[in-house]
Amino acid sequence: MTIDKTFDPAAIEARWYSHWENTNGFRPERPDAEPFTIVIPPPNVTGSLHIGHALDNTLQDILVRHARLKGKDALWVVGTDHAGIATQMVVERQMNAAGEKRTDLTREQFVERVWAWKEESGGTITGQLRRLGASCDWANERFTMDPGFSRAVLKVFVDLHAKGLIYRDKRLVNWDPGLGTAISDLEVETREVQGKFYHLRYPLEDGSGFIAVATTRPETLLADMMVAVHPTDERYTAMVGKRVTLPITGRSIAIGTDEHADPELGSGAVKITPGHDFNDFEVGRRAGFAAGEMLNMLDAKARVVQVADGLIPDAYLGLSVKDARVAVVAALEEAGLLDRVEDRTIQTPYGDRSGVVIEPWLTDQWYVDAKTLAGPAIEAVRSGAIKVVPESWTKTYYNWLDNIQPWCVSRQLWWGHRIPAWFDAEGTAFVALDEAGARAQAGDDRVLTQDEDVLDTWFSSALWPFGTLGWPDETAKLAKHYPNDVLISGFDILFFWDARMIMQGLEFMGEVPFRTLYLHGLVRAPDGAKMSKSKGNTVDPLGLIDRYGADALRFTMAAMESQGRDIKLDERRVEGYRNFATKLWNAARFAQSNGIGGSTTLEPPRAEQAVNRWILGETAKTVQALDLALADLRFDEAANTVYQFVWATFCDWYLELIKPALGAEADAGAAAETRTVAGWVLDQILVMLHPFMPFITEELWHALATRDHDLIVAAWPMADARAMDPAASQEIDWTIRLVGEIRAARAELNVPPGAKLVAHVRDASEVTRARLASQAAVLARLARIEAVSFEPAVGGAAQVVVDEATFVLPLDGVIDLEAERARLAKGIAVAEKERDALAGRLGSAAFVERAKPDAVAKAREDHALRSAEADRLRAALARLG
RNA sequence: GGGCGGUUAGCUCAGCCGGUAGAGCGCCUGCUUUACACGCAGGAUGUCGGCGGUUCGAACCCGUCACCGCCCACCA
Repeated sequence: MTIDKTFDPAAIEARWYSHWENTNGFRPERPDAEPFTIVIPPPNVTGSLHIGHALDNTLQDILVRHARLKGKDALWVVGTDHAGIATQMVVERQMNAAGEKRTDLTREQFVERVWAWKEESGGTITGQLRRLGASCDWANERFTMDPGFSRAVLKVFVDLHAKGLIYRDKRLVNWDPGLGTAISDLEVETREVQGKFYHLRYPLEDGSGFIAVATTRPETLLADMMVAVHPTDERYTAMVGKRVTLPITGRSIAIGTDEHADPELGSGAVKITPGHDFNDFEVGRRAGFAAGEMLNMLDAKARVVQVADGLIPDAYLGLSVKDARVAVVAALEEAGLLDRVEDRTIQTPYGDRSGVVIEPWLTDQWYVDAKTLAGPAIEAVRSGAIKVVPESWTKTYYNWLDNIQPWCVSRQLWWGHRIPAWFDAEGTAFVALDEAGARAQAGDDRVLTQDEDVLDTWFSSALWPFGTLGWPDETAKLAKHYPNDVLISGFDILFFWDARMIMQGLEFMGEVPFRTLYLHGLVRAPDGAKMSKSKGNTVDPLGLIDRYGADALRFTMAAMESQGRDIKLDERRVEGYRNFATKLWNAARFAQSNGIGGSTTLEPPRAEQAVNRWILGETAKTVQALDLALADLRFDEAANTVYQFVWATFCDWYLELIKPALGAEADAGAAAETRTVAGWVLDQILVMLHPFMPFITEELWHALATRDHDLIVAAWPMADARAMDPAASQEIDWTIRLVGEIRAARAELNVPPGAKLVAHVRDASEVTRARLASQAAVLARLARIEAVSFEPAVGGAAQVVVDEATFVLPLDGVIDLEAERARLAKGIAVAEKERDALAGRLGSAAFVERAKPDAVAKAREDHALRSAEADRLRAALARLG
């Protein structure tokens, strides 16, 4: 098949992807091979591919394809996450747009609606992953709410409950009034907002005056239950035990002591609202209030409701927090109880999904005893059972786990795993896999109703590394592929997901979920700003694929992924790697038009020609470097290594160096050898490049030869040190340097590009003479040296020095002698500067005595070389007169 | 208040175990050359954030300061 003149990525991508998928290319049968396993961070079913996915999945695909090429039983588990809140929001939003509300439906109807939506558009992101080239095991695609996975989720809940690691508790939670559900600490983001610091006066009941308190939330006084001062604060000693009459409600509350009150802050006295502030909750508990007694003045939508003692005036009922604040402040001011108001920036909690202010709210929820689960998770990283890359994240990991709080896992939503707990009329909970189990626990036929709540999405996704492999059944797949090898994720979900997988994996499998945790950064806009839809600075990966091809996008992601850094994505970079793909395409076209096809051997072919022996050695070096980089998860280094080899070594030099050998008048034996070697090297390039650029490489693999297998399952090249040939390397290295020197001289002296020159060589060793003979055709072609003479030259000439020899290129009449003098002077200056620097170092006794012997020897050697070079250049300059 | 990362060419970034500072893009000059102008050849460009220390030798190790970014944290 003749390779087209132009490379059109779109024309080949879809074709190869479906070919691979249809021929089981992603998961060939390799029952006896060493396993290699990665699980995808399951994208939300609601999602579409954004640039962060492109990065994350490109890195995973590189590792999986590399492992597959190395002959491993490579498994990339794929699936999607039901994403409770996000998905429910999407469907609700659609309903709202159609003039409907979720609450118009029964729970069952709504959930049915979500499933229908999932069937219809849940495939968007998986289709987009295919466009990226992700070689996932689609035949076993999972979903966090599919029956098997759900079974795992319920079992984990029930087992943790049986072990006392899940319990029900009434305490303050982060309540999202926008979504009407509790959320976990992690789902709260603190923002700084401009607010006010109100200084209030609470009248003492005995009429002896006031106590001043300061607050950013005056409206909560409607549910105040005490005023606290620090036990050692002498200003208030006399007041402790007195009571104050709260403004507005007239509630009588006590002045008590608590360590929480900071004498330095405000007046030193603080109002305590146990039902609406996390600190105050603790103070209230210490003061002897049971959770059930704490006054609650807000409903689920954060509107004021009557409290238990009924003391809130009707005028306040139904107000939003914001309106209540205005009303309370106005009432206080009118009563002369507002001392003063200061401007102040306040740390305010917002829901990360809803964007509304979070209220601490007193409810019954299910909690996971995260503290207990955290111990082994900390140990797993500390002991090295899990290697975190880059390592600097371990500190953040420890810090979070060391201070971990109980994890609230119940959500007041309809979409998700319904909590397997049944309550009787008294509120006693029976936790079991199903109602029958709960009933068995209850032991009689009393009425049981299942908990209305569902589980936090992250509770289920934490089970992904083993739940997707068949757990709780002890399947062969589970035994083979757990622990996974690597988990790749953005650092933004280190706590949400990675740490919880480690906790649950250790608890239920008794073994870490993965050996290596690789955390990558965020993809940012070219100016370093965070990409967001609201800023309108997002880059659509599919648009980039349309414009430059998936291969170019993937290569960009790999080349820019250096550990521990965010990526500033500039589209020009993608363009550059599209150019690289085109370069490869054209190299293959050149090969094809010169009778170079695919190779028939895995082993490097035997070669006599120096240029061929050299490129075989360079190939082996590249394989080594690439393997090393991939083993270290240095994606940038891996990408750059292949890039340099393909473009600079193979295209710029090797293909140019072999052109003479492929010509009509060339020796037939040498030509045949060169075709064989070139074909073999090109094959290795395609294999090495395949993890990064799967589409173009598969296309060229088949275009260059008839193959009995696809590239996706070809054999990774072996880094064979025997391929290294020092003599050949030196000869080609010499050739490259000589050509480079002559080209530079010609260009700087404005010698017409087509002009053919004779090289008069001085001081040439036997080796150089032999090389000049064997490389004559190359020099003629690449440096336009039509003949070599060992006679002295006459007239004006350009001169270049390579090793021991000086090459004099007569340019009588053409040359600008001044320009050549300047050029030589520059070369002399460079050589002498380095020579003198080395001489200085060698002249220091301290260096010679204390530096490593290797370093001293190297300095001596370099000094001799530089010194000789400077002398030769000076001699050349002298000859010019 | 803690913790982490960053500061290297005009831009974006590499630089491993301390031994003569690199790449891509951009810029300048030239070029129908057995593939490729999405290309070829050549070229210019650095107080490695500041200061101090360790060392024969520091972009790299240590200390410190400055600025930028991120994460965590209950100061009402």
